Amino acid sequence: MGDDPAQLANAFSVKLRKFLPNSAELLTRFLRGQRTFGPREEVVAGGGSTVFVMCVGWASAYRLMADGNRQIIDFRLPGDFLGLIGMLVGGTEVTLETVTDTVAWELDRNGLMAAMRDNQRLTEAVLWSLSRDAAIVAERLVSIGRRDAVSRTAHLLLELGYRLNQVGEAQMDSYHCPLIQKDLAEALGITNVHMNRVLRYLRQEDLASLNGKTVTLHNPKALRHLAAFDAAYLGETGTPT
Amino acid sequence: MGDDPAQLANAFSVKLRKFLPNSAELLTRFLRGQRTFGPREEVVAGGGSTVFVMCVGWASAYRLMADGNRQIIDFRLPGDFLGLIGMLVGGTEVTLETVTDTVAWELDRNGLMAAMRDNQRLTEAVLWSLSRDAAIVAERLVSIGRRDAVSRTAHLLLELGYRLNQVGEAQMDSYHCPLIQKDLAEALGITNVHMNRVLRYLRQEDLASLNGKTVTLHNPKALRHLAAFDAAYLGETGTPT
DNA sequence: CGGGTGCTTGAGCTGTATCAACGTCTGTGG
DNA sequence: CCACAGACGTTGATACAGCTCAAGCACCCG
Repeated sequence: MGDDPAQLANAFSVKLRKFLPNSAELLTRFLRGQRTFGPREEVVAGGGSTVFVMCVGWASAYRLMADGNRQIIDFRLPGDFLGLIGMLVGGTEVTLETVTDTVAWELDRNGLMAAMRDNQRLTEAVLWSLSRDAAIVAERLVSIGRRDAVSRTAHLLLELGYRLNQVGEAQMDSYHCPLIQKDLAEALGITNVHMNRVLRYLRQEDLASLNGKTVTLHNPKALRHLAAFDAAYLGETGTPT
Repeated sequence: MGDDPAQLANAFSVKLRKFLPNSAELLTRFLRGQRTFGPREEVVAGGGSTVFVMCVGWASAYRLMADGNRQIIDFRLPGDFLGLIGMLVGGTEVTLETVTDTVAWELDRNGLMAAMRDNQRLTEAVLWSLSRDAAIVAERLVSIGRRDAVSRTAHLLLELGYRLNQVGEAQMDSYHCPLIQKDLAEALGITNVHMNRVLRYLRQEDLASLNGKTVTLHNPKALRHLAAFDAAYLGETGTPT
C-alpha cells in the first residue's frame, strides 16, 4: 500500500462505511488540499483552522513536558482524523508529528461544520470518530493507571493490530509497525530501557515480538487474556484476529 | 446550589453559553425526564439509548478491573454530559456512578441527534463538550504517564477548581469536594494509602488541603507551577483563580 | 455504645527509573 | 570497500517512588 491515488482515502472510507457510504467523495467538497510529510515531521495547519484525515502513514499526538519528556496521547493511523479534538477546544498544547512518510488530506473546519448541517450521516461520522478517539484515550488511561508494563504493552500491541485490521492494513497475527521502542515507551508511560525489558519478556514467553518494524502476535489468545483486552471500544462487533 | 428547579440546568447553560444562548429551553424538547440518584448509585439509562446532563451533584465514570481495582476515567460535574462518549461507540465497558445525591436530565439520543440537524449551534455545543471531555481525559493521561503523584494530585485539584468555577460552584481558592481519598487515588492511578501521604505532604507544604469535604488551595500559584497547569484544555481564556 | 467507614501511620517489598556502558545496524563519504 | 558516525537496541548495577500488608485511630450514626 502506498502512493496509489485511488487508495489514498480508502482507509477513511472503510472505517466510516457504516455512516458514510460515499465519504471520500463527500470530503472532496471542503478539501483544502493533499499534504505530504516526511518522517518525524510536525504536522501544522497550512493556515486558518483545519483538520486532517490520515491517508497513508503513522503519526502521533503527544504532549511535550517541561523536562523534555514526552507523553504520547495516541497514535494516528490511516483513516483517522488528526486534530479533531483540538478543532473546537483551542490551545490544548498537543503536538502532532508524523512517524513515517505521511499523506493526509487537509479539510476546512468551517466547510466541515457547514457540511455537517446538511448531512446527518456526516455529523454522525464525525461524532463517532470523536467518541472513538476519546474511548481510545480513555482505554490507555486505564492501562497506564491500573495495568503493569507488560499488560500495557500487550494491550497496545493488540489495539494497534485491531485498528490496522479495521482499515485493511494488518494480516491475521502480524502487522507492519514503524514505531521504535522509545515511541512505545512514551505512549505507555514507561522508560525506553524498561520497554526493552518488557519486549524481551514478551518475546521469551513467545507472546509477541517487534522485529524489524514488524509486530508478530505469536499467541494472541494469551495476549488478550493477559491484557484483559476487549475490542468493543474500537467499535468492533466480532473478534477478527 | 440545591433543589431549586430554576437552577437545575443552570450549570449547563452557563457552561455552553457561548454556543447556546437558550440551551436549557432547547433541551426541553427532547427531554425524557428528570432523574434523581442517591450517593454511590449506578447511573443507567431508563430504557433505550439516552444521554444525561448533570444538574446537581458529582458523578464518576470508571472502569472496573478484573481484580476489583477501579480506574476512574473522569469526574462529572454539574453542566457535564454523562454517557456522551458511549452514546455512539457502544459497549465501552465504562460504568457511571454518582458520588453524591444527584439530579440529572435524561435526554433521548435520537431526539438529540435530530435536533442537531436543525440547530448548528447545538451541534457545535455537543462537539465542543465531547472535545473538552476528550481533552480532560488526555490531560489526565499525561498526568498519570509523566507526572509524579504529588504533581498529579495538584493538577487534579486545580482542574476540579477551574471546572467548578466555570459553572459558578467554586470560590476563589476553595471549593466543596465530596470525594474521599480513595476516589482521588482511583482517578490518579495510585493507592489510597499513597494518596493519604501525598495529601499530607501538600498540607505540610501549605500548598493545598482536603478537609471535611472542602478543598482549599493555600498557594494556587505554587500549585500551578508544581503541576505545570495550563487551563487552556478546559476552554479557558484567562485565569480566574 | 458498638460497628462501620474513612483516615493515618509504620515496615518492608517490588516494579520501574536512572545511570552507564556496550553492541549492532545502516547509511555515508573518503 | 572500508571507516566512521549516529541512531537504536541491549544489558547490568543501583536507587527510589509507590505498593502491600497490617494495625490503630477518629468520627458518625443507628
